[in-house]
Amino acid sequence: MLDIKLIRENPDKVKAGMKAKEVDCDAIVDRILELDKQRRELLGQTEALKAEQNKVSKQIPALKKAGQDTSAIFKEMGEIKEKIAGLDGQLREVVAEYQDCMYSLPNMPDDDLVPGGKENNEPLRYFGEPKTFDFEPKNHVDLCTGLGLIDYERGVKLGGNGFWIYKGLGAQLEWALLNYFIETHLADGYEMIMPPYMLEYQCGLTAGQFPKFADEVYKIANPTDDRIHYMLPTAEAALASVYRDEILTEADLPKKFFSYTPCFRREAGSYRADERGMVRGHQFNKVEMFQYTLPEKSDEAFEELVTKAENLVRGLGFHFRTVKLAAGDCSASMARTYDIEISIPSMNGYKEVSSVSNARDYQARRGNMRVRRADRSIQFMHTLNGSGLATSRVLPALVEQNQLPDGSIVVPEVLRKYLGGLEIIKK
RNA sequence: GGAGACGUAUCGAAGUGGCCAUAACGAGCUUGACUCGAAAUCAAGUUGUCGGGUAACCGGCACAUGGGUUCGAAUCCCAUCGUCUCCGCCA
Repeated sequence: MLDIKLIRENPDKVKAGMKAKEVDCDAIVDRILELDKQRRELLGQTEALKAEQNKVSKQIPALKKAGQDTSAIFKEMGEIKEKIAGLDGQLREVVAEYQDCMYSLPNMPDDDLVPGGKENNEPLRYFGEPKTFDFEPKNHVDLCTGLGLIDYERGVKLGGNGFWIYKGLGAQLEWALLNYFIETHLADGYEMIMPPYMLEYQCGLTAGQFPKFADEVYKIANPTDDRIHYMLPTAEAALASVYRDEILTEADLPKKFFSYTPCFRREAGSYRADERGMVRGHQFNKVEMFQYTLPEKSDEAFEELVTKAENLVRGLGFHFRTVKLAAGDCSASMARTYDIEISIPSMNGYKEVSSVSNARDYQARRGNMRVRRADRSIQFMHTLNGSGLATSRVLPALVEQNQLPDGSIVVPEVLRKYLGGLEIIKK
């Protein structure tokens, strides 16, 4: 959520920011200004009436005690009450629409971002060397199936299209990756969080996924009551609500969290041919990093998270790059995002394995998460998140980049200790 | 699933229709006094939010949440959420 003061005082700047993100919000911004004006007018009127009501009703006990006739006052109070009820009703409607508009307005992009979409993304740096093969490399689906690491067909039998089974060494390799990520974050002083996997609506609203992406997540309804939960699409949805409606003290920050969770996404629509296998499933494993910081510290935290994600990928020995996203490719809630993209040979290009973002105070406003500063003033915190990492792109890259001519796979050095020292996965 | 109790500031807690909401009382925290220093003691300060105002300040709202009754609700009624206790059931 944006600061209403910014919208009020600088609507053109907000409109321009949204245009840089390639969303046209002119109508919403204008509507917000209108509703804000109505809201304040109605507030002024009701509050004046309420002040009158309070004043008069305070006099009633004294009048009664003195034995005076209060029926005229009662009549007058009745009229005030009706007026207040009418205005309150109007106010409620205005506020409801105002809030809907405020929640649906995306975050402002940072000033230094290039406007426009994906095509304007800017690779910042490359790591390692592109992998070349002196044989015809196989794709990860054939490699994993050939080695019995993943069972796509039986996965579909269990969960339908978009699910698979990690089997044997495949499951162990997946778990080894997660262990490697977790150990690294622990060593870096991040606190491990295991959140619920089913969340209430407010979590999605705070993180900024709702209302826009409410259709992209799984909705769990109960047979006997009407409470609804949502399967988390990313641990961010949980981590961003940990301090919802709380005021922390300056000394509490930063909070550095990470979580391993499965992530559940409907991914409605058909797969593209180049997204076979485990690149876009309904359930995937991800370790998510999250930070709550003081406003002036979030840039620093952002760099830390990017570096952490890069180090994880580097530790696996991959060729990859870090890309600064153009304004329009950043998600709605985020002021800036860097993607870490790994090369997956069969897909002729780079695929995102981590996305690190700074939401600044956008999520904090939605979730009312604040910090009391040393001078006792109160501010919204900043929130940041980043994958560290999602395995669904790492494992395909791993098997493809590390394949040998006979279809075996070299296990990256850092993972061997989790696999009993295994160096090569062979048939 | 059944029965009961409870939800007030940082914490404990008082308040059962107007005299109780910057909230009694107790504790904590901050500052000051005393002290060589600490403890103890004493004094002062310690909720958030919205609207108006350059400001000092003025006004509204908030006693879990949402409704209702009433001129007036922390207090009475209803619903929801949460916590606790006992019983039942159960991976």
